[in-house]
Amino acid sequence: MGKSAPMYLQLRQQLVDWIREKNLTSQDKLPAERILASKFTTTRVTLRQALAQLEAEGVIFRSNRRGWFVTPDRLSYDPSKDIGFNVYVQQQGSIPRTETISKELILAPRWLADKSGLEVNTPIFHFVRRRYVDERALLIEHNYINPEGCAGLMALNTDDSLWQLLRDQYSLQPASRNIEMYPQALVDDTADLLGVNTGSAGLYLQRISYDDVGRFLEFDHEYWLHDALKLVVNVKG
Amino acid sequence: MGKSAPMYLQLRQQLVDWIREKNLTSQDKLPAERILASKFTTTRVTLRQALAQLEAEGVIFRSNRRGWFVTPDRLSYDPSKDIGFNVYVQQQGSIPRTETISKELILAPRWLADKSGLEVNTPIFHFVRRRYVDERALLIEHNYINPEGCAGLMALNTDDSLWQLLRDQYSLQPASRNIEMYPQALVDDTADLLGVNTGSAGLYLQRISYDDVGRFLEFDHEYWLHDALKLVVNVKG
DNA sequence: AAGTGGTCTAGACCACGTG
DNA sequence: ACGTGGTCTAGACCACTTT
Repeated sequence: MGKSAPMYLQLRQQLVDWIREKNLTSQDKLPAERILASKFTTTRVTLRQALAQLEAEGVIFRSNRRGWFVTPDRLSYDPSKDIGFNVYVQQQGSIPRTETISKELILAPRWLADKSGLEVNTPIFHFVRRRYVDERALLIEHNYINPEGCAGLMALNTDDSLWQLLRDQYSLQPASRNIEMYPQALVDDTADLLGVNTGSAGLYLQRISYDDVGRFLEFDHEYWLHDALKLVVNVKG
Repeated sequence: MGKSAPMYLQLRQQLVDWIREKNLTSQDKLPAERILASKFTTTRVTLRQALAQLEAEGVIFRSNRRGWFVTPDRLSYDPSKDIGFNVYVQQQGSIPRTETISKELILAPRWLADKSGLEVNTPIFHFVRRRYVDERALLIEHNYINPEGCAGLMALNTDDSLWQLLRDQYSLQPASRNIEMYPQALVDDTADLLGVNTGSAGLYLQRISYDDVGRFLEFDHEYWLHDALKLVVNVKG
């Protein structure tokens, strides 16, 4: 006799079955928690434990106070390529959208100077953008771009690929990149902008790009929903 | 007047302050939940919500039914290198350990054939290993290795670097790698082996390695604790 | 044997999103 | 305005770890 699984895990399975039975797919909404709790004869607390389990597994997601939805397929993403987010998304049959939240010229603080190799207080562009796939906000991106060689960038439309602009307008192109990434909870502003609770699971991704003579081009960091992304990298070693 | 943060977030901050004040560091144990709940004048449920928040942020972790502990620093890891886990860990001032959970010769199932390019039912080595840093189990690793060119591998001690064995004993060395990774909940056996609850946040990492003539060498996947790892990759583009 | 974390109940109020 | 998700209480029992 194996001991029986806890109720919330049984409930998890019932929910999976129910979702399949009802043929719910990408971005479909689940019924209200109170409805589900009574349908499966349990408490809201226990139901929410089962929902949280499925959220951790990436089966469903929630959007602040709006309810629970079925998670779309992960987006494949190769951070070593520079073909740009919008192209990527379209290649995978979905609709991308980018909002520029803010753009400004700042003076490099110490941490950015350390990362980039620039002097402290060097002028640098800072863009904050929010990116969607099929109208679900997936990530917040911060770009810090060396203005050297692309002085007019701030005046342009930055709702598409920055790399495309840099390449086509300024002939700037990355030749090497340093990439870091790790799971990290989404908190504060970032969580708010993505419409999730503070503490939601996320993925942090950071890129530092240099041109062919080793000059610093861009520092970028991105905060993704944990269930939105699959990273693919090919390396020679 | 901003609205005040929910109690569990205030509690989160109190816990952070308390941890600092008490000078708790890597792997130190927190007091029992009931003790903490009464110390901070709240319910166990609310306290656990605050603890879960800190767990998501990677500040503390739990080990099945043993309690809550302060999370060590993340391990930096470059999957494009093949210097091996044990060397990595030592370079970062910690003590590695590897347990071989199982090793067997299997016949490649369809999914592995698809991934590797081998025929279905080709014989292939399968190793399952559990790896520790400072006696905390951080990951479960599955290696599927092409026996061609390393027939005697199963008889050797696999508690150190497999790559080192392949290189030193068989002159096999990867020339290119395809890497995939994404956040994924730890469930079932994997969660059990790592001593965490099913549904705990984790990181999935997969590598396919080929030699210099494009021959399949190894398929490997790894399930890491979400707070254990920082990935670093350098790419030319 | 005692204590702990894991699970669960049956309520409640509030703030926010939606209609 | 209403319904919803987010938060919170004050208990309880069980299974497992530790003493």
